[in-house]
Amino acid sequence: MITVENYLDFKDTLSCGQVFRYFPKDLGYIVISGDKCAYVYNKGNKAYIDTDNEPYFENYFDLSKDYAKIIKDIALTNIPKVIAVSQKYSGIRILKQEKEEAFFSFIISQNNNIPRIKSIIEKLSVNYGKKFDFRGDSYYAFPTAKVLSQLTIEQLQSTGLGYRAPYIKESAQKILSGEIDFCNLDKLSTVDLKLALLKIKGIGDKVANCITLFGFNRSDSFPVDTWIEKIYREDFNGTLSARAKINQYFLDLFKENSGYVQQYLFYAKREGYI
DNA sequence: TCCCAGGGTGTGG
DNA sequence: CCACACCATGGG
Repeated sequence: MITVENYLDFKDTLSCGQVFRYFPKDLGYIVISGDKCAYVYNKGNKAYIDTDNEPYFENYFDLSKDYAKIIKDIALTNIPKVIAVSQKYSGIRILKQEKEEAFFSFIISQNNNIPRIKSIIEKLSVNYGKKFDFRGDSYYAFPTAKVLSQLTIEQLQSTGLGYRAPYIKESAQKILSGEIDFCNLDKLSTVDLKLALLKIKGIGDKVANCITLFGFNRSDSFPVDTWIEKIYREDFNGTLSARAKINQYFLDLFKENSGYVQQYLFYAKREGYI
């Protein structure tokens, strides 16, 4: 059992839109990452992680990072709303997800809503992922690129993927051929990594930023979706319309802390706090 | 029936 | 460079 004293609220961390493979259970949540599983819950002022893979989930929940420093650095921006959301949602951590799983998950996310994204990923996993057991129950890993590359468009669409099905199949084939290699991509700077991702069909600026942030743990990323556009207009008095420019505006403002600020703002807007 | 959802592609100006 | 139609799918 891992115990965490501070800066880890599972409800906020899991439901803030960065991850899709989790389910409420008893007091907390079941979290699946790759073929590994954890039961997590908050009690009192602490967070508990029950798993057979403690080193893996210590990394997954980014436990070695100093979130007090991040929030202190964010306060230096002197932007009241940004300071407020960083303190209100200080229990959010940016998870270090499996690269391939984050890659596919955020291709699926385009022009889609979170419940549907969860539903599609769940159907893909149950239908085509490896089954494994944890604490007496069965779960399914996110399907491998090899399996995804061999499915027909009709099989993929049966999970609700719609027009995104070819994006999944074609990118899975490129992973299998080695044309897309996550280890090599991880050696690139964030700017070059985004450029490399943008060459892949189905990945635009927003999805690329999600993959660099949630899959490659690059906090100098700031995904701009419909909610961030709304925040930009309503809370920053923004006038630009091109998403690429809005992205650059926030990156210039928050630099290495962009990804954290983005999650605080995004969740705060969805929760109606701002 | 239309609008929206953690958008992207392709085409035309 | 920008604008815009279109792309599946399901919920409101």
